[in-house]
Amino acid sequence: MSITIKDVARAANVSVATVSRVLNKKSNVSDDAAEAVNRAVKELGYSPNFLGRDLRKSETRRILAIIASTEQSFYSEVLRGMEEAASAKGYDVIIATTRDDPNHEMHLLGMLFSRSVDGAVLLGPKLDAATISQLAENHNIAMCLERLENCKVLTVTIDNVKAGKDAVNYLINKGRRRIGLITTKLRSQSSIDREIGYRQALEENGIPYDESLIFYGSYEAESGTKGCEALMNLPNRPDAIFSISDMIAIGAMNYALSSGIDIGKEVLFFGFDDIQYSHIFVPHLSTVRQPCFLQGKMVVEKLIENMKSDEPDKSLYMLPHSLILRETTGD
Amino acid sequence: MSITIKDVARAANVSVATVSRVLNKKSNVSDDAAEAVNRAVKELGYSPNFLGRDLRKSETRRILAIIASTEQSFYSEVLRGMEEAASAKGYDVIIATTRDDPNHEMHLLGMLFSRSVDGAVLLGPKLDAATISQLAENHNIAMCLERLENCKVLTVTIDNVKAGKDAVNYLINKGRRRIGLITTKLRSQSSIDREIGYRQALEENGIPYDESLIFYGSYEAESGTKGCEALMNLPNRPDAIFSISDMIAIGAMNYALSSGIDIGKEVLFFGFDDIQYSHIFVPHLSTVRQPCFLQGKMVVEKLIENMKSDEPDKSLYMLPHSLILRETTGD
DNA sequence: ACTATTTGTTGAATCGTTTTCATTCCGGCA
DNA sequence: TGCCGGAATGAAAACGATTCAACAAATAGT
Repeated sequence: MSITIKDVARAANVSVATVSRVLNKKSNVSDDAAEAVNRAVKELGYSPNFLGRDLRKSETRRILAIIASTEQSFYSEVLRGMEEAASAKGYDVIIATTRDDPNHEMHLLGMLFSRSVDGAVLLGPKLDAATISQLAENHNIAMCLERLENCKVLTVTIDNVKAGKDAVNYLINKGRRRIGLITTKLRSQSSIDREIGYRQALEENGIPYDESLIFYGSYEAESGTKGCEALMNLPNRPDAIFSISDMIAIGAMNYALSSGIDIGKEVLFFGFDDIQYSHIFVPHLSTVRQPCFLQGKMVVEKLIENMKSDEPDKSLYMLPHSLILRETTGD
Repeated sequence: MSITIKDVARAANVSVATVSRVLNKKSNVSDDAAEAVNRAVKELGYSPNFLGRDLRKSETRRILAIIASTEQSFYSEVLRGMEEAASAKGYDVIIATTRDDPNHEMHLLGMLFSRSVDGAVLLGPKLDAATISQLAENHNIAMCLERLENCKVLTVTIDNVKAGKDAVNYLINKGRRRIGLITTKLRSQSSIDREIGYRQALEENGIPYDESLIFYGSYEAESGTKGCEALMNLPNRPDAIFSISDMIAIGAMNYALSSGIDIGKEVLFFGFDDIQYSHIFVPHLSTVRQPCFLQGKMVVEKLIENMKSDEPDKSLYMLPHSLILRETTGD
């Protein structure tokens, strides 16, 4: 059917071994033979079948990134970081989406079990800590952006507790005392951590925790709008709102704008993620920026190291975040 | 090293052939044997090595989607459609990004040449028509969302000329005569087609074509802002603006908002793509919606058909688009 | 001139599957 | 009893590469 290394060998009048050596730029091959092989390769339009190669070498030089969907443009930078690191070591990154379905996530991990990829990085997994820990015992798995409590697996993320605390502290330092929080009902660990940070900031500043100031919604912008409406109609309404994502914050500001609230003075807004729209949407949103590119780069570097080592590193790495201050906090 | 089919065979006291038959649910295997194999598989935690299987079967049941980056959340729906269709036929979709680099795009296509995937779909290719046509002669390639002039390859997209024309006609029917166009300097075919549609609409309505009403920028929102500024400072400024993407339109509206223009009355705005933000950003943007999911679904269905057929379908399919009318056109 | 070493090459083994082909076993039928 | 057919099984041949082990030829060293 298609051209194999045998055809090339025949055409170049050498053995398949020689062809292989030429193709892999190994030593011990005469110039004559090399040239003949190269000519044959070109003439026949040969391109090696990686299934054969990968089987023999037991490696594919491919890393699978598993994400929920490509909707969150947020992942984009992380993936770029992953590709950069992978590329530098001669690996390719391929992406697959879970559609928020743990079963499908497991199906995708099948590519790892079946040796179709050498390693996998989970960005916001749907599977639980126990399952992942167990899989990580025999396979090259890492997590990025999210950590999981009690999960023994290589993880690269940020300190979401501290990030939440930093954001809220900033609002407090701006003289705000009633700070609303818009978060999600179904929560990833990062959302939980950000909420913990929110509480810590209040506590450390002697501000009483008021349950009514917390709105639990979904990840959609619309949910932010609803949350803002609820909070703003409180008898004692907040003078600042911290949202656990920019998307939610933008939704929230939508309500504020439409009801004539003076954003940045009357009520301050703080988001999380620094997505592209956070500085397109007017007024520009103050937010927490994660080192996305760096997290992606680091997780792949560590993962590749793990693949060669026989006692893999399963630590939790937390990279530094930063506050981006814009109009919604009056900056 | 790891557990192979041989180990399972040994443990179950049968031959590898029988194990294979059980695993693939083939007939002609006794209940006893089947049970023994299944137990052994479970006990050993065996999972088949697909490199061996794929090599033997010469198929991977994997389709590669090649996109520029995951930044355009716009692709998300298309990919979902692709996955739906693939899944239905027992295929997986994996994604890889070109980083806007034609060389890297070619590198990714290497996965196709080296049989690491069974087919590839290009969403907005960086390679030229001639190259792609040639590759499509020997490989299972398809294009989606974008077409390429004189490119003999299976393509699923929309009629961007008509879509552009429809949008501009709508503005004309609203009584507008000076219609600005914000497009990109480096253009994909879809941008070109939308501009052609713009011109056709003017022509058919006897409106003279005015070069100064066209702004050539980039795909960023900022470029839309600049474009709008330029057009609005024209001596004879436009009363409507058609942008070739929502992103650009949102950038454009940013300028309009900040300079106190009454959007939807004084100046109408029309975008393209119907991205999520087009109805989050206020005022809500009128735009052209593509059948993203459907395009993805169709292209994979046709591609899989092509993979089995020996005279592949290389037609151009154009799916119907629709106009979404919101506040920016006064609806 | 003879042995060591290097260099270039090759045939064959290997990777882990699927699948073909042959074989065995067993029951049914004449 | 003898023959046939179908079901269950296993041995071995693929699939297409890499690489080990072996060897011939050439070069170098004494």
